[in-house]
Amino acid sequence: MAPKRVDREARREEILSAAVRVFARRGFAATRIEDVAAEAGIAKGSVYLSFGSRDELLAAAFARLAERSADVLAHASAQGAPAVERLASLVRAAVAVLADEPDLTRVMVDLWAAGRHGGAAAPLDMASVYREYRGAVADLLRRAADEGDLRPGVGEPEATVVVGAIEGCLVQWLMDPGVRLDGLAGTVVEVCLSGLRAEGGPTGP
Amino acid sequence: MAPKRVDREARREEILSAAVRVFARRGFAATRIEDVAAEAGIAKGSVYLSFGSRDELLAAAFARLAERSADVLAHASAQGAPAVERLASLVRAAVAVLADEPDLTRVMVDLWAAGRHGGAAAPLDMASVYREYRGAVADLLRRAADEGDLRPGVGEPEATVVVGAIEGCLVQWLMDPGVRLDGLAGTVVEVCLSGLRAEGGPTGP
DNA sequence: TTATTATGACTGACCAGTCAGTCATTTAAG
DNA sequence: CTTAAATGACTGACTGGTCAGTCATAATAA
Repeated sequence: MAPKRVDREARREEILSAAVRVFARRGFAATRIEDVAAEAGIAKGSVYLSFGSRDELLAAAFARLAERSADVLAHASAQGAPAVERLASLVRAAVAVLADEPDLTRVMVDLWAAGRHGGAAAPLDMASVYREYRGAVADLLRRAADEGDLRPGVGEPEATVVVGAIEGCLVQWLMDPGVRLDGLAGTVVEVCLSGLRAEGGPTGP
Repeated sequence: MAPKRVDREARREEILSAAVRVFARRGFAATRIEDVAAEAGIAKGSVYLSFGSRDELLAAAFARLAERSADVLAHASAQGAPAVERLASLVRAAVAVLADEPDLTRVMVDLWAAGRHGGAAAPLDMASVYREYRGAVADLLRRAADEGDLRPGVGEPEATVVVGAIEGCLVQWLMDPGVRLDGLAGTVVEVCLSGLRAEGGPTGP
């Protein structure tokens, strides 16, 4: 009845995206393995051919997030443009990732929960992801200050606020989908970067 | 064996704060009614004398949060000072609440999860809490613009970013307690408000 | 080409552990 | 003694994970 298997890796991918879809809908806590199996159109037992446990499914979702995040960061460290501009596109890229993968984004809240207390397994190392983000942003802020585009003295705290502005908009979108996430990227750039402009510099875009 | 208890309301409060403490430690999903009872120093069954269900405990935690939130908002609408200043103290007060009740703050992530999909019960109306916050901030932004302290045209999107900056810093603190939450209030004010200063106005403190 | 065997992806009934919620009984205040 | 709070053993439902068996396909033999 069931056609013989597909590529092992492809099947893993199918199950993972089914899982992400269901997690986004029902939340991780309320999602049974059977729900994931149903979404993927396979039997419950088959899920265990690709994933060792329910928690491993969430860990895989985290891995996917970390991957996207690494892409954004890697792209941002490409040289060439002034640091302020690279910073602006980093922010826009980060928001674009969220907007492009709404389901994965909706799972974020479960990822945060697992980051704080790791279910049965070891907690996800969410802290590192944010530390890297902050590090990259802080680095660009400092460079931009060196280049005279931002005021001197900017550093970690300002980076935390910039990263925070993105995550915080995400939270509000999660609670109220009426919030337009994509359009907010520009506002974040505008508010945060013009707030850090070098003294006497332009205050508007 | 057990001293007879009279004050129903005080007992409810004891249980709730015990619950918040355990939720903060283990997370809501991993917390059993028995854990809450143990933390409160009573028997499992006694919890049900004050709360109808496990979900009601989380709902009560949400109510407490909403209460704190309402306090902050109420205090912010007190007249007298220029809108920019009231805005700054609103931000500081919001952060202060988070810093003053770390356990309740740590439960936030479970509250967000319950806000999106309501477990067994109806989802918590988290959206309204944020809408009110945004509304209050947007209002103060507009007033401040009218008073000439901020540039004209500020509104909802900017309010979302300001509220987001706070929530986002909170997220980072949750994932990495090394982030100093209290000190960040000032940075949020500084970055966001100076970013919205009227053209030609001062850019630094 | 056709028959036979080997493979392993797939299935779903099953089990064992967990836990929310109940309630008969106990304790003690008034 | 009466009444209400407090208890914790108990129940019933639920679900993560297992595994013996199925069967489509691939491999090999004839």
